[in-house]
Amino acid sequence: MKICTTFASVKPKKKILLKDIAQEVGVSTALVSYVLNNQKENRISKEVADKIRKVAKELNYQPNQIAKSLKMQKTHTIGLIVADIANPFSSQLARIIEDEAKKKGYTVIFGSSDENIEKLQGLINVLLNRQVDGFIIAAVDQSEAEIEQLDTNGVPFVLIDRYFPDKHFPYVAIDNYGAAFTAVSHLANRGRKKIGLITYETSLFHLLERKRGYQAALLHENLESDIHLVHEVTIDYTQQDVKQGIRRLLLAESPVDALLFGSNTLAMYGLKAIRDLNISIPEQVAVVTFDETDTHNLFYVSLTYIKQPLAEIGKQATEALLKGLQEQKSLTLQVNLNAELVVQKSSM
Amino acid sequence: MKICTTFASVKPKKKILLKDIAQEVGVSTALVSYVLNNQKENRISKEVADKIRKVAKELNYQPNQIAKSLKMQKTHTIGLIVADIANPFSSQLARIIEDEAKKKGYTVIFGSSDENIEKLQGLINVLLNRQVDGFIIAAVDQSEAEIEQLDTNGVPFVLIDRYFPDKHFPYVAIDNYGAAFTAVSHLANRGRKKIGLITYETSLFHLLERKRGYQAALLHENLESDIHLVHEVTIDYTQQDVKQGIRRLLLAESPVDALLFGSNTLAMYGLKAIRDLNISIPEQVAVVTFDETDTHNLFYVSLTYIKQPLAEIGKQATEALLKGLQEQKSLTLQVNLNAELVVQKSSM
DNA sequence: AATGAATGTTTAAACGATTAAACAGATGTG
DNA sequence: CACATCTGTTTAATCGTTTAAACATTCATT
Repeated sequence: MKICTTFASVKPKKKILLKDIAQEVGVSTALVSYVLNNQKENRISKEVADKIRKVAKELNYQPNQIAKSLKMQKTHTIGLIVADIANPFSSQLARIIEDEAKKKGYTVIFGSSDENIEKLQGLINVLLNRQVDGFIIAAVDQSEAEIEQLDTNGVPFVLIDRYFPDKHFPYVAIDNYGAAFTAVSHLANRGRKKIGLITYETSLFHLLERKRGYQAALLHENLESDIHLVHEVTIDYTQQDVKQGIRRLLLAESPVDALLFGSNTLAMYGLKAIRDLNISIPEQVAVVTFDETDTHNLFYVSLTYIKQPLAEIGKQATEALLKGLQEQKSLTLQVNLNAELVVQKSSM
Repeated sequence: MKICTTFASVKPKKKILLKDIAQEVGVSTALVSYVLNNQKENRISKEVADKIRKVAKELNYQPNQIAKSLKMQKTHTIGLIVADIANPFSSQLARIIEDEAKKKGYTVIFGSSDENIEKLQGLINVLLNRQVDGFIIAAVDQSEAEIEQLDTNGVPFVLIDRYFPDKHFPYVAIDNYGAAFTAVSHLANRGRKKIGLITYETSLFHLLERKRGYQAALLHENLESDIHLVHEVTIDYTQQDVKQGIRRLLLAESPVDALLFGSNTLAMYGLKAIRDLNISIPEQVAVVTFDETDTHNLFYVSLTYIKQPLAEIGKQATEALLKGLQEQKSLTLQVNLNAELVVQKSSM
């Protein structure tokens, strides 16, 4: 391990301002501003305009966006709040949103809430003080009031992934009920009789919908539907709670023969636990999970998963938000996209 | 799929300004500013100060950071440029940097370069115009001149992961030579005789170092070291190039019996290709890769990998940058941390 | 020639904070 | 009592832009 640290003095290069161009050309800063923003085109002499543009280019003028933001009351920045940027689900969305925003001249400030309401509040505050023009938010449990406040304060935002059914808040998400229903039906069609669910203990609507879809499918397939087939874990002790759930459901006297996981994280911990118990997938237990990873098909048994249309979610959310910003209208778009079940070996 | 879109008018709530507090209390904005920033404490009457603080709290005053930034010439924002935020390597670093920055009151704007020099330039420009106080950058191939320019312009930055050996640019990275050497030695110790390397065709120093370490270890172990054992892939056609490399190295008349992958992406594509060829790991070919994933040990064969100390990298880079910003000194810290070889089944 | 319109440019006030400098009144000092 | 010092507060400039309004010419029209 090599470490080397020294200090040196800085040589801050002078930034070119509007004033500098004005001076160089011999006009007022106003004129320079008009020209560079292509305003009052019919009033400004071509010669002067050309000269200004030429000098601006020569000096490599780059407008100070902070000053511009202050004056214009627009920062062309959006705040992205996800659960955890380190989770592939979030980071993939982040990438799509980044690209979509960039296309329209926006930049993205991000923050991770860790599913924690206080952190969410903190992040919203910080970003509001930085005058972001709007938000894209993956809401956390119990955050309805917080989001409501954004709404009543006229702050533009679009929710992703999670949403509130009784509210008019704009969101882009999937049809969680349908996705879970499909997944469970698939397991039933493969002859599975006793299907368990591992999900979070939460009041987040999208997860409740997944549970509802799971239960509806069991009913529809005339399969056992019992509260004990559902294992709910806490966010703070996810790994150990999942492990415990796996033991409870798979080491019972009549164990489940299939499992649906409510998220990629749950599945990851679940698979580890299952392997540690030397229980074979799919022979002893079939597995389906929500969310995709690049590497799902590299797993010791390739994993059947519910593929969310992340690109579509990110794009629609960003487009809607930016459109809302430009049109100065608060937008109420509520989209539930279809998710696709990708069948691999774990549920054969 | 449900879609529902309507529009409504916005009701922008009045933002509380310094002026409002001043008016309410009946003093000048200057005084309010002094009080809220805890300046001139010995000059300001306790009563007035208390009143100001009380009113500020009541009105829930939140200073406009844009205005503050303009005046102070500091945005308390850092620009993070990674190769691709959707890659777990980048997003894990991003998360660490986010947390570290937040601790010190900084926020992070991020961008993905896609290993592309033009995109890098574009991002740097955008972020500079937004007046970020400094950068944390994973440099791309051929970007030395670009970084050099940052340096000569006195823009504070710290490089991560990738760096330039002949320059004094501050960086935090790992000892790539040593890590590769260790990995290859490990393979040799397991009795592997013909060890291939799959890496990028690049002039990025950290990857050259990995190659150098690989070759040095072969020499040290008295193993065959041949240019044909190294397969270099292009960034634009990574997947197909890897596939081709796997075929070349494993379907040869005397195939390699071990492979080192230069990154997580390479390993991912490589493993897929290997499995498609029905070649067994580790029986026919042992595998080691750079970079970690949450799920490496869930792979169809758990993967031996070189674990980079991401937390340490992110922390040191952020701390150094922020320290540099505060001390107004351009900092020259060059750190190469040790990486750890995590041995799993793929190289047994 | 007088008036109005068109053309080209500048002035100056914002945006919302910070802060050096000025100011006014109280208090202390020789 | 004159002067300096201390205390508490305000004034006004500033950060780097934008932009309405004012200004000055020139040109066209009657």
